[in-house]
Order: sequence, then structure tokens, then C-alpha cells
Amino acid sequence: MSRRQFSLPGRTSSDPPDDTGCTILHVDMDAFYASATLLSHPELVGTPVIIGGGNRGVVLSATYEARRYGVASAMPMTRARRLCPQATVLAPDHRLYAAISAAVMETFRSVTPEIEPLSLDEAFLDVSGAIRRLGSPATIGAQIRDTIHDEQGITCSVGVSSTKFVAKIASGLAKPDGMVVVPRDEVIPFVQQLPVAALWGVGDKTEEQLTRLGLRTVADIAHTPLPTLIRGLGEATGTHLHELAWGRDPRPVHREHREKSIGADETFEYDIDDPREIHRHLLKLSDRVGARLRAARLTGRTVSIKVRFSDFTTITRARTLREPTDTSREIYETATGLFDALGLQRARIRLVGVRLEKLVAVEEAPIQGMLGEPDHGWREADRAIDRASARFGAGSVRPASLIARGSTSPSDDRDLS
DNA sequence: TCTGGGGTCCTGCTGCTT
DNA sequence: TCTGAAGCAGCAGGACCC
Repeated sequence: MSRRQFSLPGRTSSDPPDDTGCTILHVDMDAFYASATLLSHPELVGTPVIIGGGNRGVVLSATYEARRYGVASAMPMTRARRLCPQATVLAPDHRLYAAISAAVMETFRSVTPEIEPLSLDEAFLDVSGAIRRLGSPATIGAQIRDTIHDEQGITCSVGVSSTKFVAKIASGLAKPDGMVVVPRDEVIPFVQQLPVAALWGVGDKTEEQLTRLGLRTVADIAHTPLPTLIRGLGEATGTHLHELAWGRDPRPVHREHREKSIGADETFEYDIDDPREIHRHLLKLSDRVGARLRAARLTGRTVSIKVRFSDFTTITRARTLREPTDTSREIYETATGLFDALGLQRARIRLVGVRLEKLVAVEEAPIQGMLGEPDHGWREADRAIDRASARFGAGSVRPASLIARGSTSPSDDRDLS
């Protein structure tokens, strides 16, 4: 098999770049969800396929054949279908993605323990400790790509550089199925030739603001006085972009990742204007969030809700509790309290969400009983539900109000993802 | 065109405490 | 007792990322 390498603009494959000091690798699976799904649909390989679903869903991923028609991730499904009507649409299989992701992360761990996963399908690796054992960073990148292709049957792209953000841009340029090395002494010209939108942290709005300031390339940002950037973009963003524009990104690869919030939200198939129906969804979401908190042995102090109306305007409300909690019932009661306080009169609601913030480990947060809670209260009930779910499957036990009339399937109301 | 779900971070405002 | 400043926490909204 031949894998594309060293495709930095202006270079040829006979001119391998100097990867000395380029110890950061960014590895990104190519069209991960689509490639993974096609493992069980080999007859669709080479054809346009879109992963996504639902009336109001968006595209999770698409094969490169579908992307040629303009289909892109996060695009509304209705639009994707219009752009590429001949595409096969498949529902996502999150269990499969998690399994492949775990195997890929294991491959990374065989190279170095210094891994920072960003999502299921990408991670930063600091390979400085592996060079003596496995070879240069570019050699290690090539080995990783071959291993993932041979063992998982999917391709990935690798960016190699001395900083995280340059490695990330490089892997994007390498796609699909390629590798780009940005030598240390070429970082500044490499970064400064890029459009501003290539910078990490520049989305539509920031790009608009930068354009208004007359800045189109990273070089423009680099040569703009810092106070001007701060005035236009704010202290944090201004400083951050100025640093990146000079190739400076001192952030190391972080092995440990501590979650700061855990939440769940749900877009309804049709807008809902019945507060009792909203309460039922808040109960389901609180239940889901509570279960995830307890599984992660975390508690949270601030309960926040999100409400999105039919016109897509979105509001959030939050309440900080006296003590942290991991009890689904307490989360639910706080969430409904926040929702009821909005005083909505038959407003058409598209989405509701529940989130727990200010997380602390169970061990660090002595949990107190809810006010008026009996000795064997909601906490014990939650634990019993968690045990039943572990044994019989998620959703095997749930609040009676979530059991639809005539329903016998636990999956009716509870999302297993 | 018509916008998911899971997150993180930043900014501005308000109210409380010192 | 009153007032203003400073610091901080909480809250709300928004931008961004995958």
C-alpha cells in the first residue's frame, strides 16, 4: 500500500523535511464515522454515503464521494439530501465508533503514554520519549498510519510539528490519508500564509470581525499591533490569535482530562408547547445526566437548563445548590424549578437541555441528603436503578411517568448513547 | 439553508461582601 | 451610619470545537 507523505506545499516526496524537534503529532481519522460505518457495508465503498438521520438532524459525517457534492459535517440533513440525492443515508452506530476509537487509542498508547484525545477520532501525541525506540517523528507517524489502516481498515491523516496548533493545521492539510511535517524553522512562514479562518478559535463570527478590521491572512494578524487586536476582539481572543500568528503555542500535550460539566439535551421531533410534556423530558434528561455523573463518580453544584424556542432563540438558566449532588431527583426538581420560573405560556419549544456544572469528585464532596428525604431515599433508588441498568441494560428501570402508554420497549424513551 | 449533541471558554452584567 | 471602590461569585449569552 502507498500512503501519501510530506505533502507540504512546495515540497516533493523526494525532499523529506527536517523533523528535528517536531515531537507533537496530531492524528485525525479520515471521515471517521463514515469510514467506520462502511466497514459493515463494503458494497457502498466508493459511493456517496451520508451518516446522520432524523427529520431535524444534521450530517454527522459523509464519505469523500458525498463531500464532492458539497455535503459537509454539521449540515442540515434536508440540505445534504438536496445536494446529493443519490447518496445512501445510514444511521450512526455509536457503539461501533467507541470500539474502534478505543482500539486506535490503544495503538497510540503503544507508541507513547503522552496522549491527549480530543474526540473519538483524533488525538495529540507527544512522541519525544519514543524517538530513540521507534525512530524520528515522521517515521512514527508513518507507522501509526500503517497500523491503523492494517488493524482497523480505515485511514487517518497525521500532522507533525513542534506545537499542537501547527500539527493540527498540518493534519488538516494532509487529508485524506496523508502526512504533513512542518519543520520548526518553517513554522512562521507556514502559518502566516494561511487565511485567518485556519486558526484554531476563529469561527464565522470572529472571521467576520477580522475582515471588518481588514485582516484576511494570519500574516495580517501578526503585523497588527496587539492593542488593536484586543480592542477589536477582546483580551483573551486578541492575545491568543496574536500568539498563534507568530507560531507560538506553548500548550503541552495533556494526558489528564477532567470534565467540567456533564449534560444532555434533546431536540424534539416536533415543537412542544405543553409544560407537562416538557417536564417529562426534563425528567428523562435529569435521569440520564444523574446516571452519567454517578458512573463517573462525580457530583455537581450548579444545575443549568437550556431552552430553545421554535425561532431558534436560546436561553439558559442556572441555579447553584448549597451542596453538590449526583441525585437524578434533585437535578430534576431544580431543573423544573428553573423552567417553571420562566413562566412560559404555551411557548413553542424545540429543545430542552439539563447540565451539571462545578463538578467535584464524589470523594471530595460529602453528599448530604435532600431536605425531607427519607432514610432510604432517592440516592438509594438511583443506585438500585444504576445496578439494574448495568445488569439488564440501560432503561430497564425508569420513572413510571416516562413509560409511554402501551409501551413495552425500554428504548422508547431512553437514548442508549 | 434552517440549523444535533456533547462540551469549553470568554465576556459583560449584577449583586454581595469587605 | 452612609458611601464608594474593589474583588468575587453567580448568572446569562454567545462563540467555538468536534
